[in-house]
Order: sequence, then C-alpha cells, then structure tokens
Amino acid sequence: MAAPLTLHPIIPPPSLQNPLSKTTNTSKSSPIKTHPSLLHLENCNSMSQLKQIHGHMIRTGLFSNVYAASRIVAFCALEDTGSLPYARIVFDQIPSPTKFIYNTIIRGYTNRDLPREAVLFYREVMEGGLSPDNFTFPSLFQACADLDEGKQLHCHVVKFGFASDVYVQNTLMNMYSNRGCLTSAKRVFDKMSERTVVSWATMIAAYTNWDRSSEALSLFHRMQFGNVRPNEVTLVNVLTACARARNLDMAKKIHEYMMENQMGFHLVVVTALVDAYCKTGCMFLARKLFDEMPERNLFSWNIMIKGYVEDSDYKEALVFFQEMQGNGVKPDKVTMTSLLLACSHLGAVELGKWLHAYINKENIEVDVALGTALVDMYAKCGCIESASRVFYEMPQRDVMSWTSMIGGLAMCGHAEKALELFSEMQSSGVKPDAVTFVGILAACSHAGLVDKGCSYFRSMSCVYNIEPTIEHYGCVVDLLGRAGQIERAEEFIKRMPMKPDYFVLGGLLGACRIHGNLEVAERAARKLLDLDPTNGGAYVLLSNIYGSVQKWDEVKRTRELMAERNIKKPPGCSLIEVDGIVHEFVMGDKSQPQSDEIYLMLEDLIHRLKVAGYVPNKSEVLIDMDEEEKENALCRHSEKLAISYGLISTCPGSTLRVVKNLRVCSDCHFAMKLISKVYNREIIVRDRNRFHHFKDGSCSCRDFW
DNA sequence: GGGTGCGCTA
Repeated sequence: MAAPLTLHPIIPPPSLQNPLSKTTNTSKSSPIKTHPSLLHLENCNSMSQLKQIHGHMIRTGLFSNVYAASRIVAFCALEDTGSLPYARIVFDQIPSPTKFIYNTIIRGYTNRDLPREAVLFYREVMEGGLSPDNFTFPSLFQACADLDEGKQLHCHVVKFGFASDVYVQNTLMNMYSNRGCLTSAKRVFDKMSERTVVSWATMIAAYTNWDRSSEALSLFHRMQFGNVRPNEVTLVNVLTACARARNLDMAKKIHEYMMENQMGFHLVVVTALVDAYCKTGCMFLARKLFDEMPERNLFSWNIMIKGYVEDSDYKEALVFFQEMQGNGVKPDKVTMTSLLLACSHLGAVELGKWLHAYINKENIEVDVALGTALVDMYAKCGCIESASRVFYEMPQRDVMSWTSMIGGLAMCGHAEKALELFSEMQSSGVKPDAVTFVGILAACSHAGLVDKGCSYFRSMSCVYNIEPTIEHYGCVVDLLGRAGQIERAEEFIKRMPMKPDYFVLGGLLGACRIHGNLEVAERAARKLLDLDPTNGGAYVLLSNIYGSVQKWDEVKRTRELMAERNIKKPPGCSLIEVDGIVHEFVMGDKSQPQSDEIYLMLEDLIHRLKVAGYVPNKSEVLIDMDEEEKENALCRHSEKLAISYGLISTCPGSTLRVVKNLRVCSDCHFAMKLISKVYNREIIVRDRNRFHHFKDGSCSCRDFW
C-alpha cells in the first residue's frame, strides 16, 4: 500500500547526505536493484566505465548504500575486465563492509590465481576485527599455501563454528588431499554427518591422486549403497580411477551406465572414458569412441595422441597429430610433449626440430615437462649438443630433466660429462632418483669405469636411500661383464636379493660373447632358458656365442631346439628418417616403393665394402642355410637396408641416423665403420643400448658394446 | 534485506 503523500520523508539533496549513513535515497517502491546506476553497472564492460559509475554513485550518495558498494566491488573483483587493486581501494572506502564484500574480494584473488593475496587479505580483514562466515572458507582453502596454513585455517573453521558446513568440509578434504595429507582428508570425510555427491566425488579423486585407485573404486560402490546418484563429475573421477588402476571392466560398466543415463554425450565424461580405454590398452575402443564424439576439445586430442605414444604406436600418434591440425585444433605444450616423445622413440630428429621450431613460432610455453621432452628428443636422436643447449636454457629443471641429460650423455659414450653433470645436479639441490642411477651406471658401463660404477651402486642405498631395483643390478652385471670380469658378474648375480630376469642374464651372456667365455655363457643360457623357454632372444644370444667360438654343432643344436619349440627370433627392425618421414625396414624388406633402387644400392655398397676389406661375419647367422645364403641374409639386415635407402635419398655428405630395436650385430657394426669411410658419411645408429657414431672408419663405442 | 562458496578429463 502506498504511503499517504503528506507523510513522505524529505530526502536531502545528494550533496547534503551523510556519506556514512546507511540509509538510502530510494523508497520501497523503487528497490535499489533497479537503481539506474546499478543497471548501468550490469552493462558495464570496462574499468573506465566502472570508474564513472563509481564516481557518480559517490556524488549521488548511492555509494553509501552497502549493497550498491558491494556491486562495485564484485565487478572489480570478479569480472574479467575488473581490477583487484581497485577493488581494494573501493573496499577501504566502505565504512562497514559486509562479509559478502570481503568474501567477494577473497574469491577474486583466488579466481585470478593470486593465492598469497587472498590469504593476506583475509588476515588483514580478521585483524581489523571482522569475522569470517561459511562462505569465506571455500575459496580460502583453494588459496592456502601449504598444510600448515591449511591447518590454521581449519582451526578458524572450528573456532567460528562452521565445521559442519558441507561446502566447508568438501573444500577442507580437497585441501588436505592436495597439500599432502590423505589421512586428514579421510578423517574429515568420515566425520561428515551428511555427504553430498560432491563429498563423494572429492574423496574418490583424493584416493585416485594418491595412487589408491582401488580404494577410490570401492568408495564409489559404497556411495551407490548410500543411494547417492552419481553425476557427470563423479563419473569423470571414477573413470580417472579406472584409468590409473588399469581397470577395463569397471570402465566398461561406467560406459554402459553412461549410455543408460543419457550421459553419453557429455564432453568431459566421454573424454575421461576415452582416456580410460587408452590407459587400459584398448586403443581400438578409444578411437571408436573418439570418432563418434559430437564435439571434442584439446584434452580429447591430447589424450588420443598420448594414448598412441604409450601404446608404442608412434607413427599413428604423428598421423593423428596431422588429423588434429586438419581439424583446425591448435596444439599446446601437452600435445608437443607427447609428440616429442614419439620422435625420441622413432629417432625422428627432423620432425623433432620442426616441432621445436613450431614451439618457438607459436610461443608455446616451454615448461619443465616440455623442456625435458626436447632434451630427451635431441639426446635420443644423437644430437647431444642441441640437447645440452636446450637443457641449459631451461629456467627450471627437475630430476627428470637432469636424468634425461645424464642418460643422453651416457648413451653417446660421454661418461665423464655425465658424471660431471651428476655432481652439478646435486650442487643445484636436485636429488637423484632411481632412474638417474640407471643413467649413471650406464655411463660407467660404456666407459669401462668399473670401480666408479660399483661405488655409485653402493652409494644408492647407503647415501641416497634408494633401493636398487633389478634394472640397477642389470647395469652392474653389464658393467662388470663388459670389462671382462665375467666371474665377478656371475657371482654378483648369485648374491642378488631377487631372481635375475632376462635382461640381467642377457647382459651376462652378451659379455660372454664379447670375451668368449663359453663356460659361464652356457650356465647363464641354461638359467635364461629355464626362466623363459619361449624367449627367442635367449636362443639367439646363446647361438651367437657358440658361433663366436666356432662351435658350429652347438649353433646347429640351439637352432634345432628353437625350431622344435617353434620359437621365432625377435625380428630386427630399423628406422630411418628422410625429409621428416620415418621409414621402417625389417630384414629382407621389399615393401618399399623404391625397393628396386634400394637393392641396387645395397649390391653396389657390398661390392665397394668388399674392395675396402669387408668380409661378412657369418658367425651370428642363425638360420640353417649354406654359406652363400648366409651372406645374403647378412647383407639384407634391416640396418643395411635402411642405410642403403638413406644413401640414395639424401645429399652426399649428410649424416645418416638409424634407430634399431635390437643391439646392432657385429657384422653390421663392422660394415657401418667401412661405409662411413667409403661413402664419407657420418652414421649415427641408436641400438637398444647406446649410440654408435660412425665416422671415418671407426665407431664412438670403440667396438665395445 | 539483497547477492556469494565445493568436486572434473591430457
């Protein structure tokens, strides 16, 4: 009902209003929300407009209305075009700010990723005599720096009586989990009298992030018993747990649930499902789902690319990247990191360089992960100088960056430099991990530094508190074996705290081949065949040793055993990159379009090598065939085919780079040395162990591999 | 008095 006209209050002109007064110049029939200044504020989209409105509000006295003032603060603190410093100035002009107003500023700091400012502002306000409410804490917990600060804020929660607010509890759990204390997170969860779907999702994510995915999944079951319906976020978290736990069955169940509950088109959920299929090794299902997605984002593409890389399908990862570009999707640092990893495996340095240039051109941020991927790519492609350059340009380096560089130097045979870097790493305050020591031991092994290597191995547990794994034991066996200390290596294996595996015994066998120790070789081979009678590599190693000491009967017997047991030799495969395209060769390969030219080149090559003194070394040929056939087989080894292709398709004098999946055989090694001289080419071959840099008739490994 | 806060995929 309208008030009688005669009783209307007299409103003073704005200039006479007391700025501290909380009364407003609006009547009940004109609520403040529809005041023209506030309507202006609704459409405001810049700070200069905001300042005009603010000034006008001060002049008209509207600013003394705390609601109006709060709208000004909210714009400055929360809008993209706002300004937090200005919000602070406005805040200081408000005589009695409400909790809403300072909560808004705290949230503004948190949203803009200014956590320090958020907490400092909170402290300042509290010291000014104000008190928090239940809305204050969620953004504060997001902003808090560490566990200590989080605990202090938790005390405030209790002190001010908000410990049973569900929002506060949910963010509290998240804070504890993210700041390193899963136990406290669980304690909060267990104490909750009412749990929302968010509470469950938060705890499921916490378990997953702490690598306790199976507990995450059982929590999901418990949630369903409690009649809480999962929503999209719940499913995303559960799928992440499935991915980490490699639980394909569960992922499939969630997939069914999604289809039954009309969640099959939710972008994030489907993307999480694609990831779960990738991680459980079902690239086919992942691809099918991806292809059927009505919309995709960068996450979806990155997940597929990473999926292919982790599935060791590097070429498909690169093909997929082309498809991504064809779809007009711009890659980011995550995409680049996965692609560089693919290049590392393929030895595709040209492509790797292209990616590096792309990163620079597109100003993609080189974070620690991407920088490390670049170092690793250059190092694994044998470009140790480029690797080193990128490494030293990195503003930040973590243990993986140092480890990549150390491992790269080790693979190239630069043992001294690798060890120097190891001490440099420690001076810079980065602690080595188990992988670092694999690099260190490999460096010692390739350089024949037996005592140093053994001393590093001992220091692992007593100085660095790192328990050596079977891989480290394998490195030491390799180290001793290569240096000719075969008996010591055998003794070392006997005293290992775990059963030797294929790589440990294979290392010993390899050493026996180099040093012609038949007695130990036979014992090692027997153990190796007991361990895994189907492993073709073990038979090949044994047969090679018999061959190296001209025990042809034994070679024959090993070969017959293989045939009897229907065991195939692991296929050798070589990759060579020409003009950014990776070509793959297997022995006797004729699948290349230029096959005829390649074989003509090969014939010429063998002829010229023979003139230069090449005699085919048939001792490592396993197949039952006559001498001429053996020679033919040797000449068609994948690395020789790859080199022939390289010779006909690159400019004279340019470096040839080959990646081989197995160790390079003695015959090819000898041939490569001669090729480097006869054709005046540097040849860099990465085998499964190390780099061989052939130049001018000799190899960087000094025939020691 | 009004208007606020949480969990999600590489």
